[in-house]
Amino acid sequence: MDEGVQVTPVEPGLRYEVFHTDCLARDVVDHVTSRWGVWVLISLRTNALRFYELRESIHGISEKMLSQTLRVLVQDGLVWREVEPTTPPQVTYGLTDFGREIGEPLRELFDRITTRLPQEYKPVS
Amino acid sequence: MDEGVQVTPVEPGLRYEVFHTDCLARDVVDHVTSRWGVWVLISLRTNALRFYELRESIHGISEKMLSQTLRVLVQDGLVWREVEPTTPPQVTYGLTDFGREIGEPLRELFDRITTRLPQEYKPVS
DNA sequence: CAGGATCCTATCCGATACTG
DNA sequence: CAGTATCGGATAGGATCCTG
Repeated sequence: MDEGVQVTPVEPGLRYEVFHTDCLARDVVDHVTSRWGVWVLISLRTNALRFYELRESIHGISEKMLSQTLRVLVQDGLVWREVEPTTPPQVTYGLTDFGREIGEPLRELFDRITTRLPQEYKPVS
Repeated sequence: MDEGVQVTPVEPGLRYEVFHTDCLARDVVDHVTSRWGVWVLISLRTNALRFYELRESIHGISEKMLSQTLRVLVQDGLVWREVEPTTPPQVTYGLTDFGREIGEPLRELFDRITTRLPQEYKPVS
């Protein structure tokens, strides 16, 4: 069981040790599930958004973290970035195929949590 | 569109502003997608595990973070905890219904990422 | 508008030591 | 075995200022 839990076989002989620290997939998972990555991906699920639209959609995010998060997601191939070199410049972000593929279960996760929780607020501390 | 993005209506008149900082659901999402929360939930998806089994399943986790993560997940109602008051004591952790409900899309997310990525390792900087 | 650069603080988290 | 307590370094992340 030790094996079954931490190893996902990809091909016979090839093993994907996602629970290992030096695994690429683990990095991507970490990025996707990062504090702000989740919300960026969910925000972009329906349509592409401008930078400031994202900032306003995601309550509490700072410009620094937004651009930082976006940069990582673009690097991972989850989000595309398009620059319109006008003045003022317009930059639009949207989900790639990979991003949409990832966003779906994320959205599902998100939905299951919200429908499950009552709308009461309690101090979590 | 501004509205549509950040508000998920639950009932007519009732709104669930998950993108807001003071939202309970947001806290749960944060816990689920926390650095170690993901791996704990995925590890427990098939069967319950003892503390040390979890520690050995999840490569790189410290005892401190494991117990801390577990405590939060138990509080959120995603994980149950059972103590067998023997010597030495045995503590077992498993997924509640809610936890299993959440673990599914998490598992899906995880699968889609691993199957998408080639088994090459690259330095992520 | 879309960010980069800087500074500074809160927290995360690992290491170590100790307990029932 | 299954933790808690404490310490200290690393990192995340907010605030502010600046630029094309």
